[in-house]
Amino acid sequence: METRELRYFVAVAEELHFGRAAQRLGIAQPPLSRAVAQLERRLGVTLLERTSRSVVLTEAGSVLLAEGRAALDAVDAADRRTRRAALSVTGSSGLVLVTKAGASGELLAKLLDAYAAEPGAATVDVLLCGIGEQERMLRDGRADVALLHLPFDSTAGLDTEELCTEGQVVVLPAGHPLSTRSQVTLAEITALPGLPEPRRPRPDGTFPDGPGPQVRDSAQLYQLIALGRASAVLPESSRAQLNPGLVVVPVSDAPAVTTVIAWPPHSRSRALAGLVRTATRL
Amino acid sequence: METRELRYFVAVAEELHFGRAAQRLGIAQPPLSRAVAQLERRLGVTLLERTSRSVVLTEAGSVLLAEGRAALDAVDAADRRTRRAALSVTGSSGLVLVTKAGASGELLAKLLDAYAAEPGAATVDVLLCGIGEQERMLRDGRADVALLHLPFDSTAGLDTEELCTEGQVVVLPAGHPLSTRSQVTLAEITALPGLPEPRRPRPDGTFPDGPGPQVRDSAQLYQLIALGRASAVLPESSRAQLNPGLVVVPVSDAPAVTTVIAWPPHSRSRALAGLVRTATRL
DNA sequence: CCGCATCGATACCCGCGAGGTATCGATGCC
DNA sequence: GGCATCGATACCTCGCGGGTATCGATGCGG
Repeated sequence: METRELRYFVAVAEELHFGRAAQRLGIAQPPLSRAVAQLERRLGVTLLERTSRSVVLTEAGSVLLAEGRAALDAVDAADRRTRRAALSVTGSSGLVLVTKAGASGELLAKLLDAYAAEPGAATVDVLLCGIGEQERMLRDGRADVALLHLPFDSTAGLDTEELCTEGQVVVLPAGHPLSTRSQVTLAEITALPGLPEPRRPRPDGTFPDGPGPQVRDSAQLYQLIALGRASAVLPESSRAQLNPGLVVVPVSDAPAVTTVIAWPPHSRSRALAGLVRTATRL
Repeated sequence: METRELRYFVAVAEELHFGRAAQRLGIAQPPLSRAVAQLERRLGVTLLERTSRSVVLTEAGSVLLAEGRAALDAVDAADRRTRRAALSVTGSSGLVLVTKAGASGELLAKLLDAYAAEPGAATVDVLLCGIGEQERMLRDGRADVALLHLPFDSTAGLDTEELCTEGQVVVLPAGHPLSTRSQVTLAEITALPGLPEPRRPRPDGTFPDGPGPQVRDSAQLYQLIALGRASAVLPESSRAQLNPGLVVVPVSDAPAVTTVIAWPPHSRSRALAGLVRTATRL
């Protein structure tokens, strides 16, 4: 199975429309039809049920869509990591660390400082990305190592080391009735009239339905809270970068947040090993 | 990057010899040289330093070897799992469960019985393999789910659920001086003259150096112990399938063994989910 | 009920590139 | 210095990927 065939199939499986898929791939529709048919012939498997009016995935097609995406990510990762390994100086290849924007800022700063002080440290580029994108970044090679936050992020398919655990606090506008309390419960927060939890984007970029404003990053979030339009439950460490006009109150019954350092299991570079070692010693 | 190019490069990188690699691939040497050169040109990266007398990997080449193997495994997995999904009946696709021969036999039997009793259960094929091969089986699609034993097996890159934890026992020939003790320590076992720990094969098939007989499976192991030529520290559950002539004694300070059920993180089939659910309820 | 628009499949052609053979050029060895 | 080894180069061929034109099925509006 060639990656070209896989890319073609994945495009059709995602669009469920040969014409649009061909357009996305930058080729004409007939070669695409032929390539998918040939893939089916070679596998001996029907992947799509097609009429001139609709295209639907078979059971086997769904499997190949999921497995094929993973395989294509792995190929992309091989490509990117090889290029990066080449342009960095031998033995000190640079690392790309990815984490959610606005999370674990202090920990990250300490980690970068401590690692930079190590003998033979590689350069570390920091890549900030949206919620839930880190795993993909690691899988397709755009990043080598990530800071993740359990239980929000999934560590499926990654090696991890636990770094720290912290409680959660609710961020409220200054002057809010609850803002003088020494602690609150989740039930009290969800019951707040006019201060809904904001909606974060899902991995595919869409927003869940429901009340509450749509929020893409922490700057938007803090501004909305300051405006009295939202509240948010966040790890304690968010306190460090708090805007004036906002107050935090510990939430007694929110689950603890564990920050972990995560990396793809097969990568075994000296630079990565050094960074992980430094992180666990913090 | 096409899988064909990757396969070619991996073959050369493993053989470090264009002629042999070409032979292994079933093509002539010149097209192979050209294909690798073209891959290097497209990546803009030197992967191999070649003279007419030797071929060695560059730093970037090592990276591509590791990442490329992973990518090729992912492509193989996509192929195999798609074929299997097609030939099994819709909605009840069969599962392949892999585990070490001679381990967790009782647990496995209970799991298979319990799962078979579930409504809509898929057929489960059991595949027994050597030590350390399970991870590869999961990664390249020859298996869908595995029973692993921590801390011996690595769960890198896999989703897992913990099933049970047990202590370890030492297996000794009946009549051995220690065999009447109620428990022993690791130190006492390693100090035993004439009863060395046997050597197990590494993932690549070679054996570590040192004293002690080479052992490939548990039948060989038990026979050697019965002959008084070896001893072995194993999980308690090995007791269930013990040959006559052998005695077990608990080891007080050996690390506990945790049996986990593990699967590739992106697979989300109903059958697999059902099996995992059944396993966690045991 | 018929004309029409949509969409995947088919027919056919072209050019690139993958694979083959023959050979060269460098290099280590006897 | 002759020779064997081994990767690179030259050159040819043919299969296949990609293009255009068109067909055949199907759902829809008048």
